[in-house]
Amino acid sequence: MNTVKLSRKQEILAAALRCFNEHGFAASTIEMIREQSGASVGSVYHHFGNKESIGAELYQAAMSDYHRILQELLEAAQTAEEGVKAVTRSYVDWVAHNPEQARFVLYSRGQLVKTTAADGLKQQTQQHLGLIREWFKPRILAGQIRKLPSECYASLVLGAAHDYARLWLTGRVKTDIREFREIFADAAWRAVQPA
Amino acid sequence: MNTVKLSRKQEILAAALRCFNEHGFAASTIEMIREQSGASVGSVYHHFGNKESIGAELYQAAMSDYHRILQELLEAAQTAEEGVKAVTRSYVDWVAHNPEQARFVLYSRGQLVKTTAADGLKQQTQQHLGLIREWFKPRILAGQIRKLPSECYASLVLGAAHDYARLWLTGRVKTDIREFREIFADAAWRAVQPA
Amino acid sequence: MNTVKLSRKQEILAAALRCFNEHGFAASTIEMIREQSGASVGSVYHHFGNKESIGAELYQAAMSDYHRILQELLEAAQTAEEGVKAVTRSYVDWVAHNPEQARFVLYSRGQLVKTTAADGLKQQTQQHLGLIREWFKPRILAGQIRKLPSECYASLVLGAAHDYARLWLTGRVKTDIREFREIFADAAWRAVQPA
Amino acid sequence: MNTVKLSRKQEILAAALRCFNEHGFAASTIEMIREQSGASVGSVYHHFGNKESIGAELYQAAMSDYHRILQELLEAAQTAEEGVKAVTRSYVDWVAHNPEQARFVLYSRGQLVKTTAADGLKQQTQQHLGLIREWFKPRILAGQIRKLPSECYASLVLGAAHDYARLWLTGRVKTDIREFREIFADAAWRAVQPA
DNA sequence: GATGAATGAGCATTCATTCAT
DNA sequence: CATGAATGAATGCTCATTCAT
Repeated sequence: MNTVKLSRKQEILAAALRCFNEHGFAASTIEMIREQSGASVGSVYHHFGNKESIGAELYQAAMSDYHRILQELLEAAQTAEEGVKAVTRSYVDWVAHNPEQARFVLYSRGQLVKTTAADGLKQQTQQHLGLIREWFKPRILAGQIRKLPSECYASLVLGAAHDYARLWLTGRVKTDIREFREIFADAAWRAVQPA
Repeated sequence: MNTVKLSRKQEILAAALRCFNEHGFAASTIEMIREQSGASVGSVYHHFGNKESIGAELYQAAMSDYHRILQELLEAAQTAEEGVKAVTRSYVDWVAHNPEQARFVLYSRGQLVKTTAADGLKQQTQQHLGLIREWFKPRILAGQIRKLPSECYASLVLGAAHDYARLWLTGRVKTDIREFREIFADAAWRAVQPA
Repeated sequence: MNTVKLSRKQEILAAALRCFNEHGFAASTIEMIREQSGASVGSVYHHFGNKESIGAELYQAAMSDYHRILQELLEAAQTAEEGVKAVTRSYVDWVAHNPEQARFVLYSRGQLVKTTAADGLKQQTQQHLGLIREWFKPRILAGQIRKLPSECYASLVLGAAHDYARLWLTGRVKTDIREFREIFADAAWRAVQPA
Repeated sequence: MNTVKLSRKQEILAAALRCFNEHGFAASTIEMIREQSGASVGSVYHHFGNKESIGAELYQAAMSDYHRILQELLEAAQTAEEGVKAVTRSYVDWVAHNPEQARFVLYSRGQLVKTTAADGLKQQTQQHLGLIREWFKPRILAGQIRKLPSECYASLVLGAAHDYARLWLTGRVKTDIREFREIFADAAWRAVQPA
């Protein structure tokens, strides 16, 4: 494994992720992070300035990973069906490969939002959503995907995987999400295929 | 409208719901609830004993409402398709009619769990899930519903509505969830119908 | 003496005054005030909300006392000379009778200024200064007091007493300021008398 | 003007003076000084050892300047009147030519005192006061200056200028202190002249 | 039932200072 | 001489909870 010496900053980020996932962002204290990371309080603040920024940096890194995976799969897709399934599969893959990051994103988003740091995140997200829309728009117009109100596509395609990820990441269901990869991809396509 | 005088206890519950939805459970203070409700700190504690219990009572009431709606619709259903759609429709209906309660349930569950009060909730939920399983089990065995691993049914049927509810209740999408009632019900049935 | 039971709030104010005078406003910690007053941290915040407000309340009370003394002496004055001397004497009297308050006002003003609470103080002060100007304006116009740029009157009349008060209240001189009451009053009059 | 390259140490001193005057000594952080000066934290400590020493060095330099000006004017004085006025005038001159230093001395003295570094300052000040006493003692004995308790001379002579300097340096009055140079000098003489 | 003063553990954050490079 | 990461004690403040009236 990769047990090479991490930089202090990386150690703090790793410790914070563990804490945030175990207790939630708000309930995690700097003292916890300090203890987990082996750093000092001062060092934490030297690198991040405040607790919020630690969360923001974790969030941004996680979303970048996710966006990268999605983009790769989506670019490889040829047909509308492949595209829709790529969206679902990439989400499942990301969750399965980065369960800690995914849990953090799913369960701490709400506590992060009302912040200055949120601006950067929003921009990143918007740009990402833009790319996805661009991919699907022509297919929808061409009738390869059912014409529906735009606001409901995301929930139809990702809702099931999203929902299961929440259950799985909190231990309320046991079966590895990967086992349902094709089931969710299938359901996504059924939900939006024409006729 | 119903502007009748509420009991002190009801006033506190109403105020707490407002606070929890605006700031989250953890970030809501007894002082906020006191101010919103017009009660005194002592009064809040007289009626509820601690903050946790306020959340628990709100949660239980919300879930009871939801369970009642679901049960009614489900009991009226005759075919497997009607049953599946009833699950989705009842969720949409509940969210649409009780947006505040729904938001609280969706966004404060995580902060409530690790508590003594959670036991009662769990029991209630288990009992409820039991009823649903009972309704569907024979239909699945009869092949009227696709045979799938049991843990993924919930996400397939409710995932989309669940996902959209989260978006809608936090203002990230604008279209009233009721407009998608049939779309989500349809998608649910497509996801689990045989063949 | 007056060892009657003071209200908690009064005890905290008294303790804070002692602390602020011994260590300065900024260097005084809530912990010090808590220890001196016998109250708890929570109690301090229950009554004042923040450290700043404790200072503001002390400041305002002190200035009110001073303004009252000055107004009394000034109202009793008949001639311009008596008026000028009344200003100086009332300052000396106030310092001598309320050395702790005076020290606080002299040495903590600077650390209090940049605050919201400062607004109330400013208003009070402006109103007070207005009254003094009203008393002197006609005398100056009548030639009973030397005509000088308006901004330098205060320093000419009160400068010496003000300066000595600083020295005395910090122990840099020993002689009781009362012994110089007439000397300073005389000097004040000499500084602004006509011809 | 003098925009020659300053030594690192001088840059730090200049930055510190700016910081101390803007926020006060206690509220100024090494980080602020570092940022203003362009130096590193380590560099600041290399040159000064601790924050206190920066203040001490600024204080000493400022007082040296003042003492020099006073001594020059006082040595040139022939009569008692000239001597008294020289004291006032030199103070006004110093404040007017070195407003930043003056402000620092007036407003940070209190926060510097309780230190080891204070010893050197005290000695310097005592020596300076000795010289002044020597100049005036014979004139007082000779009746050229009013016989008064020794502790009140300083306040009578410098009080007005001192007081106005405080107001002017904090912007509470606008008129340049130089415009009142003779008014304050006059008042000083009136306060202590015989008869 | 109602009130609000009192409590004190706990938290995010600051900052002077040290020290390895 | 310069750098900036690291340290940790200290601080102002919050908040759930208790309890006397």
